[in-house]
Amino acid sequence: MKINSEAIARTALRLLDDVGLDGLTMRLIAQDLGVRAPTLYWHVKNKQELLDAMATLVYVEAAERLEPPRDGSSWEDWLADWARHLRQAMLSHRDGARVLAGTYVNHETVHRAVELNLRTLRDAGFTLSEAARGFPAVLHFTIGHTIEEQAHTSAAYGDDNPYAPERLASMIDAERFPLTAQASTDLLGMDGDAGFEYGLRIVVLGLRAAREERERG
Amino acid sequence: MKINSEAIARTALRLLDDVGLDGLTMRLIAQDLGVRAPTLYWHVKNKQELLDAMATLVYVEAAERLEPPRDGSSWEDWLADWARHLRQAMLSHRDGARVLAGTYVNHETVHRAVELNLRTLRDAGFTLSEAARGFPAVLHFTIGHTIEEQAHTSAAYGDDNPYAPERLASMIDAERFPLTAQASTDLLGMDGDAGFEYGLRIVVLGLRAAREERERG
DNA sequence: TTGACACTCTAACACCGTTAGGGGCACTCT
DNA sequence: AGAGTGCCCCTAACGGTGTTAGAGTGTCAA
Repeated sequence: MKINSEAIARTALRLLDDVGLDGLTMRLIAQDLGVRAPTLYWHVKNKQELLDAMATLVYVEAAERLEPPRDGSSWEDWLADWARHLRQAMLSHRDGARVLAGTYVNHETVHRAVELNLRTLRDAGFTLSEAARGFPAVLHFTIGHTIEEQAHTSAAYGDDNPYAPERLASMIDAERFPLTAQASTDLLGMDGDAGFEYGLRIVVLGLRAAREERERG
Repeated sequence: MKINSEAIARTALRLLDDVGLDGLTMRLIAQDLGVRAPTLYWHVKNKQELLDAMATLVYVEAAERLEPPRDGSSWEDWLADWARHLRQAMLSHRDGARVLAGTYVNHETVHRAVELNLRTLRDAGFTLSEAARGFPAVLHFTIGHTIEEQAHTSAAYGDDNPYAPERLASMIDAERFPLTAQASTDLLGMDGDAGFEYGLRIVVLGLRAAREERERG
């Protein structure tokens, strides 16, 4: 396989699943490509740029199949699906959320996704300004949730993951924090699909409520 | 000053503002404490544990002054204020969001904050389960937003911050992405207070809408 | 044939987190 | 008084990191 910056990023992304972000070294990536580490610097400025390229790949993976909502599907479903795709793209790589969070992604697919978000919301009755200021809330929630989710299930902790349910449950003092103890099942279930779906619904409902509030004046 | 794990974390947090997360080394922290790097390992198991301690300090900074809502103040305002405090605590340290995101925080103040969130929402008419599954959405949005915000204004980029407004504005093709171009002002203003407040309002409105939907059956 | 360019190499630098093991200092116990 | 026992800090060093300098190799064009 020809070596170029995208091939490097793709290899790095594959290795990421095995070794995690902290174990991902230039030497390892080079070895997997059948090459020595300094060679990578001919194709890539530095490691940060490589991480940006990896983030771009993940982002594109989520956004490339994005299409305008089909007739009959609501903007709520469309927006929620887009958030689900993004979360899935992050979850499908170890430490995917950490890679994506706060890295610079500049790719046509992203611009297309933004444009599509704006158009879909505007066509659904939102002001363009409402759309532009509103849809990032969905993304920010999705990123925040997935970062936390992936951190809790991280394999970085050895045998003693401090987020293990029984460990957390035994830690809270039911005398002083009765509601926390009582709701522990719900709180612990926050990671995973159910927790994400609940939060996603809240944000989408919030978008609708913000619009309705404006419409009422 | 006596050296213990908290003093180390406090020093590290102060140095963080000068050198950033990537520049924060054990040797530097030790030097600032008038000590050599291996000494730190007497007080702290490893660097990750130190980062966790720093995250705890930031989190506590936001949560320690948390009090039950005063009579006459709504749960909306109370919850929004709590999110604002958390964001401020992260913003008050360089890379603060990255430090906090996905690190293990186990401190009494945190438990108290959770309990207070649950109680406030339940007293306002939410089911305990609704409260437990709903308030994390606010936190996740806050973390996601602040990570992105802090990444965009990062000093890690030298003279050429790719997020510089004029740079971003000149990059989008107004022919193919007309709405994006038209809304560029709103999109660029997403970082900063205004963007955060708008998203925060959406999430809070969403919580209310979710409750009302349940009440209606 | 010569030159230029694209690409990879070896060697090395400065620095990182972390461990091993030794020493001094302040106590307590005999 | 002397011996022992932690506590706390040290020096030295290990194996690793990202990254640079500079020399080579092959390919293709003039």
